[in-house]
Amino acid sequence: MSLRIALLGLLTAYGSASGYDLTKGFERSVAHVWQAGHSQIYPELAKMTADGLVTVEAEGARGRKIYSITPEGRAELRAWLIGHDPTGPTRSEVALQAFLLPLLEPREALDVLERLKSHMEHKLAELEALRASKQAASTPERTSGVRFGDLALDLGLRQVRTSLQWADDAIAQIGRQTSTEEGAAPS
Amino acid sequence: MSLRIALLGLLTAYGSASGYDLTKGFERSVAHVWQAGHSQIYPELAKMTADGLVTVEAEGARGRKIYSITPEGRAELRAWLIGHDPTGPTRSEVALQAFLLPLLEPREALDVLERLKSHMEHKLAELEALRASKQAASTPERTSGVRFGDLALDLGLRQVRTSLQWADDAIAQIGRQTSTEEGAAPS
DNA sequence: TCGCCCATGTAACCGGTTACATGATTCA
DNA sequence: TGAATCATGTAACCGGTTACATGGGCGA
Repeated sequence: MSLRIALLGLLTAYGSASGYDLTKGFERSVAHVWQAGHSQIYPELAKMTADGLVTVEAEGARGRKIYSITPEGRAELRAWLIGHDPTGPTRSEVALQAFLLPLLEPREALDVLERLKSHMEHKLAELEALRASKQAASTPERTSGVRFGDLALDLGLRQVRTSLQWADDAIAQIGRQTSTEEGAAPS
Repeated sequence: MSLRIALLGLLTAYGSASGYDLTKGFERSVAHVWQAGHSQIYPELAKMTADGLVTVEAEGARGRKIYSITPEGRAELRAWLIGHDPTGPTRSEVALQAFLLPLLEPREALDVLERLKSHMEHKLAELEALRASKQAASTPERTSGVRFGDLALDLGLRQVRTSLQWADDAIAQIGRQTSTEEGAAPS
């Protein structure tokens, strides 16, 4: 269901677009929030056409089909935003590693945490770059006076920073305990 | 793959357990990090037995099979924790709603944010209750001097608090803009 | 003309969810 | 004896990923 919504959202933002455009759009803008490859998008667009949520507005060169959203599609999108409770189950590999971490020796656990941390630093850099590039290009505002995608980007940035803080604290906590218990000086 | 790991982790913590126990264990302890129903767990245990990661230690009343982890299983778990990069794609319905929110009228957007907020408050309460109950029952410590699952719980709590903060700020931001633009007094 | 990008699709597979199905044990 | 819980399994389905397959247009 959410794939539909994401497609309807992008189509609203773009006005009209081909499956190819939407695939690229996924990579660029929605990527850190939702992912989908072309092999998922093309069949979904076909189904959505059958359901009357989008229409093939025109057919361009080399089989290119240009889709646009219909009033029914707009209604569906609006209904989902207003009415859908996001109950999506949280399945996180990072959290699972965190969960199981105490099964390891402290030294090993510290290594894992360091790796997680650098992973998060990488992601933070990515999101910050994205924000910078969005600020440069002045995307048109939407009704709420906030740019499309900005709220999600802000949320993502905060969450990554929180995770980083958590990793630092966990490292400190375990590091402190090992040096206390063993009476050994940290390297 | 991660289902295997979670099962191996629980088996390590429990010593030995039946599929039924593990199903309940999922509901109780790993739930906010990873979910799995019995219909997924039973076949997976069968496969893991075939792969030599667990063994049926004994068969109890009414067909109850008691599994325990093998040295190979322990090795697999350790290898995953130490070596696996958690690249699991972030697919979040909350983030998707956040992303698309600027497509709505400010008033409607505010409603959605309020609903998201109360959702998060609910989850926060849940996690805090879980932490309280864990503190009461003194679960045995593991090698790192941190209790099994505690790091993940801490991470979860921080993330929910961050999300809540985000929702509050987003509400303030949009609310401010609407009242400024319209010159109307907030209800 | 050769290679790259545009552009669309299909098929096999995998992990996960929901629903179907069955039977033993325990307790009121 | 009837209801609840213990206990295990299978099957249909759905969303998503990877890989396969094809062909048009454009620029060097």
